[in-house]
Amino acid sequence: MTSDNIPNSNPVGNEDSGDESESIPLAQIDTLAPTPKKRKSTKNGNGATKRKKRLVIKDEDDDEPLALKSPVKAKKPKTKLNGKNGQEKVKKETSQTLDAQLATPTDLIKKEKEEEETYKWWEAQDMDGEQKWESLHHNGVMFPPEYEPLPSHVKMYYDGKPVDLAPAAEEVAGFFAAMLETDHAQNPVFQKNFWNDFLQVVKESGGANVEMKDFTKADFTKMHAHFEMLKEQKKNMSRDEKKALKEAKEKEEEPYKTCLLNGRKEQVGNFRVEPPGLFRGRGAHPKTGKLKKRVYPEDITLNLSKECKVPEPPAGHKWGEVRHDNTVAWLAMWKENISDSLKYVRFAANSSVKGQSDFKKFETARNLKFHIDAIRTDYTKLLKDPLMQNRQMATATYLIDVFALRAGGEKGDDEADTVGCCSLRYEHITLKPPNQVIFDFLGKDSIRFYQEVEVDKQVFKNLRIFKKPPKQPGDDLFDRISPPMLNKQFQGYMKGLTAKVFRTYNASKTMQDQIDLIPNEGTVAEKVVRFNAANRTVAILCNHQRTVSKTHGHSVQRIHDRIKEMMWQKIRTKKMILELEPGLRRKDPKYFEELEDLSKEDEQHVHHLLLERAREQAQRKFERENQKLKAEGKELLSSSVLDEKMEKIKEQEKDLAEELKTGKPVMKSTTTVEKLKAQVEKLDGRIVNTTFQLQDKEDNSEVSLGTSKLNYIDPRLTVMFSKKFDVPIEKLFTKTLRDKFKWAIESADENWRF
DNA sequence: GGTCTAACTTAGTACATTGTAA
DNA sequence: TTACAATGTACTAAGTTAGACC
Repeated sequence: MTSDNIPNSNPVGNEDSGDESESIPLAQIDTLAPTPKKRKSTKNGNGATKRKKRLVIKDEDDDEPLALKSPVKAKKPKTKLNGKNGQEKVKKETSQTLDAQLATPTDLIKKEKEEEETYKWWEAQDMDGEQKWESLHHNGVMFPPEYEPLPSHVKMYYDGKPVDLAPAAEEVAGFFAAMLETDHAQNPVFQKNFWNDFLQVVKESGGANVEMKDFTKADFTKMHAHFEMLKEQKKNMSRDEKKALKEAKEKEEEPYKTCLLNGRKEQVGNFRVEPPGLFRGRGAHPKTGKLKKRVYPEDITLNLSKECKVPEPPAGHKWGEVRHDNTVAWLAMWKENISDSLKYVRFAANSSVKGQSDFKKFETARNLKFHIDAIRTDYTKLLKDPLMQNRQMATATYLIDVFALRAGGEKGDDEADTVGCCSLRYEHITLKPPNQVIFDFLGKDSIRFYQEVEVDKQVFKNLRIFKKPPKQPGDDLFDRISPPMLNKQFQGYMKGLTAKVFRTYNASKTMQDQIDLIPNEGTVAEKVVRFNAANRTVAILCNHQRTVSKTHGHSVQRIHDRIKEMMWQKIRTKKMILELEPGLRRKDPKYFEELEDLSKEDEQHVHHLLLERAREQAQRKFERENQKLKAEGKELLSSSVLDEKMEKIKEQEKDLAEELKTGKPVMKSTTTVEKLKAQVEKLDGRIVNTTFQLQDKEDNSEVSLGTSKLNYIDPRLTVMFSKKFDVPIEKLFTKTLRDKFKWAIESADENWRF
């Protein structure tokens, strides 16, 4: 028995029991550090275990129909006979007969499609637990095309010499060549892993004419150039060619796109088998760059109804296995070679199966609101528990609840070193008395989590205990607990409660609170901006980041320039007003206050931009017109036409220079003060809008709103917002999201609350 | 209790499509 | 109409969780 299992046998009698030195016997503190949790390293053991007793029936050894265990009946879509639904049905039928008289066959097919899609599982109320489907028919998976060798003149070079490779090796070289300009290809780990695997394939495929050892002597530029050329060619294809290509693609994927789930047509998500390539691990992944091998039908396990005809595997091949397991929600599966994990082909996000589990997820999170107060009270109490393990549990729960940390399971040495709550180490937090904590660690996807926060006093004390010597950098902060233990405790609080539910709950709760703060006024655009701001609060809570786009700086600069230009125009217009009516300045000094706001440099900068743009435009227009003339076989414009234009711009330049000197704008004689004032007003509006847009862009540059919208914010909140604030749902959900969240769109009203 | 791993959700990025300013 | 930026979608890596088994 370790000492931390002994209840506080030596209480210093302090009621407060707050301070670490008081509440925990020394002996207990001393034993904190040992029992380092073993780092899991992926083993390739043969302990093939079955997860649960399932209705797994393999083709070969089972002649008993599945029906004996679970009767398979093609379930009819349930439609309520009364009320809204019944009416709807009648209406549809009449409209269909009408349509049928007029419609073309394709229209009919479309109509049929719509009919198929109208199954409303959320009104059927039969969301069973264990069983995922009653019948499942599909056509298998789509394989990537076979490798086609490059033209003989396109080669990689080694030490200056062209290398002849077997197709299998050439393919791998090509993977790297295609990525030559990416960050991956500059990463030494990626290079090393690629090179090792590549040499292996070279060896296995019969070697090459040149002996290769040193990566730095390998030259993939010719191959790279070839791929770039192909890309360019594709881009330059005519409209018709592109269309034909697209049609061919659609025809090819048609059979795999959908399946029959309980007799209804539903979409399949990732029906394409992942093509071979180089593994693009995120962050400092030790295996990044390794060869992801081609997947063959023999590697694939299909899952479908017993009575479904097994799809034909590609010629000359066989399926690895065929299963009929209706307790799982996948259609096909294979094992990938990088880390021996499984990959699944699943239903699409808009399918009933996915919809139901999404619905369940949000209902569980929603249910947490009835328990959260008790839970918080409980873990606050446990923060002072004499048992070290309980203190760790309580402290971890606090971090998960308050800072939306993930559970943080153990990771192996062959994965990137990232952490979550339970796997936080000594070096990931810095403590600054009295109660400040600085978190700095890499979380999921190696995204940095950096936050300086104030925490509960007792949490601070506990964290200090968890860092006490002999603990040192590299040691686990929470060395007595693990995600399964946390989850077990959570189940005691509430059925279905796990660490991740806190994230969903807090995200949706935050969204609800934020929406409550939005005033129901203004234009649709303004309301959308407010909605996005609320969305952003959630994204920040969940630490959803994105890399700043390469063009971000550039586009920000452009917006700045645009604002400056509008400012200049506005000031210039006001100056014109004064030219017409100098007396106005005394009448309304405030209106003319900003006349001096723009510095000479700024003004000059704007002039420069203006003239540059004019020149570019003239040049482009000239070129375009000549191109057109050339295509029509007519005589080209002489360069004097362009010169003339440039001359005019030069004159304009002179005018502007003069204007800069005198401060007096050149103006049309026909204008009036009223017209000018209207212009100023218009410009003001545009300036405000653009400034707003700029702010939004800056705020969003590193925050990704999509992930929280897709996974964390209860879609019924968005629907509620849409209805209550009269903002079309199309402004808040893209087409895909509207499909995925159809259940929410049709079930929530303007009064719905999380 | 710990380990293994199947099966699922969550995540950022690469690429395709659409929108918009010129 | 074009070129480029913004937006949307597909892809697949990387998490969490739970059951089996020791």
